[in-house]
Amino acid sequence: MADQVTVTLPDGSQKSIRRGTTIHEFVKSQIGPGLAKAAVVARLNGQEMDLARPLLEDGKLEILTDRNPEALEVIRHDAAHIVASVVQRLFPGTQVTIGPAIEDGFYYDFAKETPFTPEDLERIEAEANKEIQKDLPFVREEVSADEAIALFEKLGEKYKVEIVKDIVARGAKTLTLYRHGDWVDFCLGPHGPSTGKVGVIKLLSSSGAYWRGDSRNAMLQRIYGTAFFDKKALNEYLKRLEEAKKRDHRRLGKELELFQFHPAAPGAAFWLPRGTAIYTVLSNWMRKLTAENGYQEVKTPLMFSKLLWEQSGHWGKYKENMFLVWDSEGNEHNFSLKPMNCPSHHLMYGFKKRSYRDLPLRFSTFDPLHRNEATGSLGGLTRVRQFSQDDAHIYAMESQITEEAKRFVQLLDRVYNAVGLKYAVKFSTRPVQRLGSDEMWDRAEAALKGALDALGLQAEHKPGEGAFYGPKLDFDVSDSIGRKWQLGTFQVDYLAPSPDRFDLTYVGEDNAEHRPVVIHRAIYGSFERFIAILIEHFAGAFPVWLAPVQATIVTVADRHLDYARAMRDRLRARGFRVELDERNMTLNARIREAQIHKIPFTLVVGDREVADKGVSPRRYGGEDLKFMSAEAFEELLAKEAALP
RNA sequence: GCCGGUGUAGCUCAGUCGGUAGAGCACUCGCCUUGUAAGCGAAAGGUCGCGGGUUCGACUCCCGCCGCCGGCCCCA
Repeated sequence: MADQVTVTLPDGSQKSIRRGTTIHEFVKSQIGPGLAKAAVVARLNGQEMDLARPLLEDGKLEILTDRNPEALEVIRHDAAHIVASVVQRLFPGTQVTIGPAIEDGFYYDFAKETPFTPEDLERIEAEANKEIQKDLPFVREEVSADEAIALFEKLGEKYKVEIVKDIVARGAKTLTLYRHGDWVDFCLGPHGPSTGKVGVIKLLSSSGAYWRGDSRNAMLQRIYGTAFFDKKALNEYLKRLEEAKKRDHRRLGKELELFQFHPAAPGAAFWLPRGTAIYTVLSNWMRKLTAENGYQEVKTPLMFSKLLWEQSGHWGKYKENMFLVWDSEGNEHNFSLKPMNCPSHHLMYGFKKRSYRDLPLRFSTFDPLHRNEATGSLGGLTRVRQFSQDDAHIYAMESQITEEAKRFVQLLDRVYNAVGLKYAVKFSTRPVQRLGSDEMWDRAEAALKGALDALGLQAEHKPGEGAFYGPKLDFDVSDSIGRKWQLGTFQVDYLAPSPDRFDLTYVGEDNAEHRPVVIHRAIYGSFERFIAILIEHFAGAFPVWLAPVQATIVTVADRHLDYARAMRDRLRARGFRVELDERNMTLNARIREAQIHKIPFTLVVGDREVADKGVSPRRYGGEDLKFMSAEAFEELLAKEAALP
């Protein structure tokens, strides 16, 4: 019948109802009032929409409740609207811009002369939660572009007018407004049925944010917040944040005495003995892995003449980020510290005539780099001014890209798996502004895609995000509070070998000169960022092979010290990182100390151990391994200290 | 670089109304000689981030700078 629509529910059952019935009515009458009450938003034929929308055609219907993560996103967007309405009431003259739901919450950007103070946030939060109590319905309204523009012009909302005009220019036909109470916003939706569905709103912070993310634009005032269906879930979230703070690498770096910063060198770490131990283990491990994979380690100068940067193109594009060298009289020299290794590797490639038999040629290096990052962006080890990449450049024939990409990803996967890091792959392809022919981009992208497919690896496609000189793969890992950091990268570069740049060639089988492609790649990304992630990942309790101190010896009484010293020296001679706590404290206090420093093994030695030539090891966390001979412990340690 | 917050002993933090600062832990010393997460006691430790200003007097109020933290931009 023409005036009936057939709705298919997730369990496969079908129900017919009069065309034009709202989803909410349908659920209430055909499924049950319980679900109707719990419903937040619907998904009809895969598209989320308000419960108040009418059913106009046959379709598959899902009802999302507070059990669905998608519904949580919807109420966070509701919360953004509520906060915006409260802000405009409390701060007349403030204009609204955008306010999306984001991972773990939402934000809203306002055009306001003065920033929000912490006290402002408290007031806004209190008022926003009152709006929830009022249980105001969210009402959707379709309007024409002219109506929308007229409305927001009347309200003095210049940013909204701009947004509407933009969306119209992009071809949108129906525009939607959402109202709750007497407040209105231009918004695609969907929203929950009413403000009451938002259980609780918590505002977390405020900050400046550029309009449309462009530093040439006006600075807006952003409020970050989150919302949950109930207070319990909010408290759990806040608790999780607290826990995450305990894993923060800056905090653990200090507590475990791994590294430190000093105002004398902002953005450049002092690696303390224990942090250096980790750094060294990681570099030795990577040396081993790269050597096995046909890389050759090289070292190149730290400082180069401007001539090199002009040739590489950095002088034009990257000068702002480079540290230039001056003398004591204040004269600028034509030198700068290197921010990247590639140009010097390219020079090295060009030192002699290369044959196709030499390719792929892989130069790896751990040289320190310096980049003059904006002061406001520095932070911990994840964003620094001096760092070392586990960098390498592969000079290859174009036909070798897929194979090199495969080998690289396999190696990266092995490294990340060994430390238990989960990673997400991004595949960035040709940007609007790019170099080279479309055919070249077709080949390069197909080569990377081929490698991903061959490995069965899922990657998020990022069209337009490739470098202007070639496509790339990026490998992201999250830190303890969920911020994503790029670590590994694999970038194809067609520009560097060109005659305009380094004019790199090889002699082919045909005895003619050809151009190689260059691949820039890193697995750790930088030691600094990788170690930061590892600290948070392990919460400072490193596996034995990575632990800065693998075992610490504590004696029961002073009379056992000679035995303990001999034990320490023997273990050290075998290459283990072992310490002896000779301090005048009780046994318990020294064990506690070892636990706080998260040392994998604490070796207790007393009369019994001296008499029977052994140790009583305790693992970090408290497991007592009981007495074992010195040889048995050395064997255990050797096994767990082996590189993965 | 931009917006906001913040800076007190090695660390974590108190410090009222403007009257030149205090705790716990750590460090040092002494006693204790310990069997699996803090033994007891004593002493010592500060240009209150730096530089100006206001004031009889500034950790405290004002201005500038620097560092750090949360964001924006950018990025390994």
